[in-house]
Formats: sequence, structure tokens, C-alpha cells
Amino acid sequence: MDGPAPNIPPLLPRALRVADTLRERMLDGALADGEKINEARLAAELGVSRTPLRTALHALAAEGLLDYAPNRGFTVRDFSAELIDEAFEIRAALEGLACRFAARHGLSPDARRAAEAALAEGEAVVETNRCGADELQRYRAANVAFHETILAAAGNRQLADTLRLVLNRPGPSLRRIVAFTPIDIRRRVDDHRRILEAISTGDPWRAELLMREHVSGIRGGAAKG
Amino acid sequence: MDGPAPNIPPLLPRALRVADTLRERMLDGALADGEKINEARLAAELGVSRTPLRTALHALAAEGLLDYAPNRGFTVRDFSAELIDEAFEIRAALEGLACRFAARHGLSPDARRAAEAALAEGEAVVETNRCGADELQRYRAANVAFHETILAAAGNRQLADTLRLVLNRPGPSLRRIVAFTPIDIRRRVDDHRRILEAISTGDPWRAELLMREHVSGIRGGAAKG
DNA sequence: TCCATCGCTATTGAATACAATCTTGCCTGC
DNA sequence: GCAGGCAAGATTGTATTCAATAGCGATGGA
Repeated sequence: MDGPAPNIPPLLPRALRVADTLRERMLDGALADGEKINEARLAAELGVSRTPLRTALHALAAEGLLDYAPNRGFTVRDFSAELIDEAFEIRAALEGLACRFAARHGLSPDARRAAEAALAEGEAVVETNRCGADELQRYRAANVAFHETILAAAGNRQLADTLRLVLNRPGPSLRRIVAFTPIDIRRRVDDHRRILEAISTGDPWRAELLMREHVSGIRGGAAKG
Repeated sequence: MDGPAPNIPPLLPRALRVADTLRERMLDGALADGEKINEARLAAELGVSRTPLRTALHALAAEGLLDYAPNRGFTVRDFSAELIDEAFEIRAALEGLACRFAARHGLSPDARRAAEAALAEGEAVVETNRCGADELQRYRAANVAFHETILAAAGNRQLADTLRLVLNRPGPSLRRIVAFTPIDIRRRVDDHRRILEAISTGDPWRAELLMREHVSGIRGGAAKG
């Protein structure tokens, strides 16, 4: 076969691509908060007809990223600063739950290996005692891998879906985490180790609590009570 | 003006009506788990064209009620028994969070009145010592009112949205709660009173814990964790 | 001057028509 | 008899067209 890439699905439907694009723009802030969406204009800009665009818009509204008023169209939802804090607490609660599930079920050998690897990578970054773009990139990847491994180990698709919706919101996106001093990273990696320990020793409630505190701490503060 | 009803919005868009209908059918089980959806057939059955139907389907997929595979269509997601337990734990975590937020902010006079009223109605039902269809209906209404009041008092729209998604899933829907012995109801109303107390005295963490236990208990069991 | 009403325009909602993709069964060749 | 591929039908994806609604300014009256 001389085809260039046999396993690329022929082409994702436009509606999905459009939805991804719009999500992207909201994360980038290219779509301002509260902005009203004009279907015809946006469709032209994206080079598609209104049909797939409308499909994407309704899906995003169902995800909670857009507001929709019948006969009045879509507006970009407002995600201002205090909303971000709230989103982090939701995320903390859900990830804590995932952690408890994972501890209850126990880790599969594969999952354990993946978690250990992510943890080791994080610790390796800490060992460098440096905090350049390269280290930051490595840490972020390891961090995402760790959290996703736990989420997968929870074995609860509904929870994964729910969490994904929260993470897709502009505020609490993992890629938005910016405050990275070496101390922060060290602290977080240490959190990860303790979380993994609690899961390994089969202590679901402790695992949940630790994960909850960990995620709350990412946003940068003690719990507010 | 002799118009019959001036404030009824002329008619909800078909897409929204169709989405509601389909949600309804999934809750009723009229759409079986894993069933593949044929757009043309379903559209004809509902008396609409494929356009609003597809809008509704994509929205439901975004909510997590349907599976969607590009170029292969939609299938009804499977919500079997063990998934319902998991959904209840998600619901417990989220409602617990709502409870904590409500306690942190404090209740507005209106919210307090509404919560007290719902609680009183529940207690009135308990006082009857009867458990017929009528009492059950009254209790259910009071129960929903109580939970919604707290959710509103939490003042966190993202949380409300997230919780709504979970509640809309076939399993944990509030209307599906069936085990209603007088003892169950008494217990739940008592839970409500304690929760309201914790909120009133400004004890966020206790409020959260109580609500979490309360919701977990609805599904009928001690936490498994 | 202010308010209500009418009608025009811009925008959204839905249906139909068409294109692309997948599925299925048959046929050919081995 | 079986594997592979090809073609026809079915199903999904997109564009275009038309209908319905909301927004808004003009116009006329009080």
C-alpha cells in the first residue's frame, strides 16, 4: 500500500472539528466572555455552512460552555476569576472521588506502572532543581499522565465524562496552571507520592482526602471553609 | 388584549422539545440500552425533520446520554445497575459541595424560608404516619424543593449545571427513588433538618459531610469506601 | 415630547436536496 | 469452498433554501 497514512480516519466530521476549534478559541480567550455569536458570520469565517456550526454550538451549549436562548442565539459564557475558584473546587471533589474509586478497586499492574512512571518523571524534574521551559513542559506532561492514570483506574466512565466537562471549561484547564516555582512543583510531586501510597495501601478515604487537598492547593490556597 | 395567554413563549424550538422527549424516553426505558438510533426512522416517528433531531442527538451526546461515533451514528448509553451506584456517589459528592457553598455564603431570607417550608412539608408527611400515593407525592415534591433550594443557595452555576447532567442520567434521577417505607422517609427528613441546621450555624464542612451521607444513604446503603 | 404600533430587516429555526461514507450481499477468482 | 473485492442500498454528513421569530426604527397620535 502506498497510501500515506492508512489509519487516519478519513476526516472527522466538520461539526466535531468546529467544536474543537471553538473550544480552543474559548480557552485562548479569542472568544470574549459574553460575546454574542452570529451564526452566518462565524460559519463563513470557519469555511463551513451553518448546519455543522449549529450542531457544534448546541453541543457546546449542552457542555455548558455557551448560553443558548431560543430564537435569540448563543453567547459565550462568562468565566471570570471567582468562577475559576469554584470550578477548582468542583474538580477537587470529582478527582477526590476518582481517587477513592481507584483505591477501592486497586490498581492494575499496567496502571501501577503508569502511575509510578509519571511520579518518577515528576521527581526527576524536581531533582534537576531547575525550572526552565523544558522542565516545566516535562512536569506538566507527567502531571497530566498521573491524573489521567488515576481517573482511568477509577473505572467510572460517568465520572470521567463529568470531570472532562469541568476540565474543558476555560478556567481550570490543566494547561492554564502557571504558578510554577520549584517549591510548588516539589510540593505537588510529594502530594502525588502520598496519593499513590494511599491508593496502594488500599485506603480509599485517605486517598480521596489527599487528592482533594492536592487539587485545591493547585489553585493556590488553603481551603476556604 | 384578547390573546389567550400573552406570556407563553410562542413555542419552544423543536430541537429542545425533541431532546426533552428523548430524555423522557430514556428515563422510562422506552429507549433500550445500547440501542442504535436510526435518524430517519426516529425523525418520522417524532414528526420532525432530521435537522432538529440531529441537533438534539448531538446535545444529548454532549450530555453523556448517548454515544456518538462519526459516520456511524448514535447509540443509547448503557446505564446498568452498578453504574447507578456510581452515579449516586457522584451526586453525593456534588451535592455535598453545594451544601458547603451554601453554608459558606449563608442562606438568604428567601432561601431560608423555602428550605424551612420544604422541611416542614416533609415533617408534615411524616406526621401523618401514612405512606400512600398521596403522601409519597407530597414528600417527593418537598424533597426536590429542599435539594433545589440548597443548590440555588450555593450560588454556583457551574456546579448546578454539572449536577443537572448527573441527575438527568437514567439511573439516579430523583423520580426513580422507590424505596419509601415510613422509616425511610422519617430518616431522610431528619437528615434534612440536620443539614439545614449545619448550614444555618455556618458549619460548611459538617454540612457537606451530612449531605454526602444523606445522598449516599438514599441509594440504600452504608458507604462502601 | 413621549408612547404605542406598524412594518422592515436581520437572524435564527426547520425542511429538503445532495454528497460522502459505511454496510451488506453477491460475484469472481483461486 | 473460501477469501477478496466490487457494487448497490442504506445511513450519515453537509449545503442550500425557505419559513418563522425577534429586534429596531419610523410613523402617527395623544
